[in-house]
Amino acid sequence: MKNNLGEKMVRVRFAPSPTGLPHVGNIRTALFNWLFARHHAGKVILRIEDTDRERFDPEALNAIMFGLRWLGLDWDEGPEVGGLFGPYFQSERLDIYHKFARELVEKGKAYYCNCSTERLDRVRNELREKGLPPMYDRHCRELSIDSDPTDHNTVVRLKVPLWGKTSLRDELRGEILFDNSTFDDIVLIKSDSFPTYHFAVVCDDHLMEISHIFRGEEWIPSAGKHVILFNAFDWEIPQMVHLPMILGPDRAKLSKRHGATAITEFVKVGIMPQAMLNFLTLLGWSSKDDTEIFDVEEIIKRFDLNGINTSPSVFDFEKLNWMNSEYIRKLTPSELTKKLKPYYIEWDWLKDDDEISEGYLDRVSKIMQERLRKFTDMKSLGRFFFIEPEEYDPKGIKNNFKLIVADRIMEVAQRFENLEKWDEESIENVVREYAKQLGLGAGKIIHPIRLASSGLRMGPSLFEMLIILGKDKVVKRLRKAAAWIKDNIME
RNA sequence: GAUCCCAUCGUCCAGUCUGGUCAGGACACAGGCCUUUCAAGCCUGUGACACGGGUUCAAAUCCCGUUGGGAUCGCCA
Repeated sequence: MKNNLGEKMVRVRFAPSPTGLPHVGNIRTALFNWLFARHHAGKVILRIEDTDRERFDPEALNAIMFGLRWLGLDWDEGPEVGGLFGPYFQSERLDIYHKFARELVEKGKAYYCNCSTERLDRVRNELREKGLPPMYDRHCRELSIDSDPTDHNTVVRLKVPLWGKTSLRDELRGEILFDNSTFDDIVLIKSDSFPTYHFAVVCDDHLMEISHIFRGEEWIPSAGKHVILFNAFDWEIPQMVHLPMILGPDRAKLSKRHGATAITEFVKVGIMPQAMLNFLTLLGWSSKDDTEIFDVEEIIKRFDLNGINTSPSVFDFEKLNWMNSEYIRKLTPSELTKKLKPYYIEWDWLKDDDEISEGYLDRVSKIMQERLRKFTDMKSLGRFFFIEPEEYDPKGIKNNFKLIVADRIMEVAQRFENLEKWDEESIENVVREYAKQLGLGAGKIIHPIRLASSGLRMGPSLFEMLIILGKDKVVKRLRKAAAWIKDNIME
C-alpha cells in the first residue's frame, strides 16, 4: 500500500495470542508498534493469533482490548473495527493457510509428514543423549506422502535448506546470520489442520501488507525461520525490529512470579494510563535530551528507531510509582476525586448514592494529592477522612498518649467547641494559646490532636485537615480519644 | 549441549555510529534546609564504563579474545 506521496505506507500489527491476561511485555510491544505507526502516519492492525485451541481463553480477547484501550492504543483494522484485509482472527483464515500450504507442497518446498509424537520424542531424546541439538530427523522429507493440509493424520512441514546460511536483517542490530543446518523442518500445518504460529504469521504479514514488525527479542531465532518461509514464497520481507526484553529484578524475563505484571494489576492499584505509557516508552527508548515526563503527543512526535535500545531493561516498580505521582499531581482536585471515588466505594467508605458533598471530596483530594504515588495509597493515608479511627498508631500512642494528655485533649475539645469560626486561624490560635498557657511547645499539643483525630502519626497539615473534617467530627473524636486514654493508659 | 542476542552508577537512560570537555540526567539511597508530623520542594553527597589484549598522540567509544547474563531450540505463541 502506498500513501499519497507514493511512499510505501507504514503498516504495523499487534498480534496477541488470546491465551491469558495481557502482560507488560506484550503491551510494551504493542506500544512501540503503535508509536511507530502514529509517528509515520501509518496504520495499526490488531490481529488475533488464535491458532492454539488448547490454550484458548475466551476472556483473554476482552482483556487484551481493554488493556490497549486503557493505554489509549487504538487500532485502524481488526476486531470491532473491521478493515479491508480481514478476517483478523486467524481461526477464520484456515482456508488461506491451507491454500498456501498446498502451494508449497506442489512446488516441492514442503511435504506431508505422518510421524507419530512418540516417534518424534524418541528421536529427539536419542539426539539429546548424544549431546546433540534435539531435532526432527526428516524421516518423511523424501517419502512424497500423498495427503492434504486438512488431513488429520498428517502435518505439513517445510523443507528447510540443508546447508547454506540465512540472513536476517534486524533494523537495530544489523545482519544476523543463521546456519540453515541448525533449523528443523518446521511444521506449517498441525494435525488439527490449524496453522502453526510461524506459518500463519508469515502468510498474514504478507497478505496484510505489514511493513514493519516490532516484537520481543526472544523471537529472533524464530525470525530466522520466518525469513526462510518468506524466501520459499518469494515474498518481500517486512522490516524487522526486535525490542529488548523486559526483565524482573532478578534479571530473568519478567513474568508472573515477579508480582503484578498483568496490565489489569496496574489498573487495579491505581496507576494512571498516561504514567504507564510514559514509563513503558522509556523502557528501551529515549529521546536524546534529558526529558522524562512527556505526554503521548510529544512521544509520538519524537519516537524513532534511533532511540531504541538493544540491551534488556529491568522493570523498576519504584520508578513507575514516582512517575505516577507526577501524573497524579497534574490532575485538578475534582479530576482526582473522580478517579478516587470508585475506590472509596469499593472500600465501603462511601455508598454509591451517598449525598456526601463533592466539595468535601475535592478538598480531601486537594490536601492528599501530592502525597499519593498511586490511587490505592489513599486506603491507608486517607481513611480517617471517612471513617472514625478505631485504633491509634502504636508508636504514636507510646510517644503522645500519656495519661496527663487526656485532660489536655478534653480541654482542646472544649475550646474547639466554643469557637465561632472554624477556620485555620481560629484553630491554630486555640492550639498555640493553650500550649503557651501550659508552657509547652506547640508540638506537645499538636501531635496528640493529630493522633486523636486521624489515628495516624503523620499526614497533611493538621489545621487544614481539621477544617476539612469539620468541627463536630473533630470534637467528637478528641473526646473519644481522651476516654480511650483514660481506659487504656496507666501513666 | 547447540545457535543467537546483550554488557556504562543498585535501577532506567545519555555519551559509542562520527575516538579527545572532572563519564551527564532520572529513580532509589544518605545527609542538610524548610516544617507541628509525613510527604513534597530546595541544596549536598555516595555510586558505573565486566576483564584482558591490541590500533592510536589519545579508547566507555574502533578491532580481537575471555568472562558474565539472557533468549531460543514443540503439531505453544
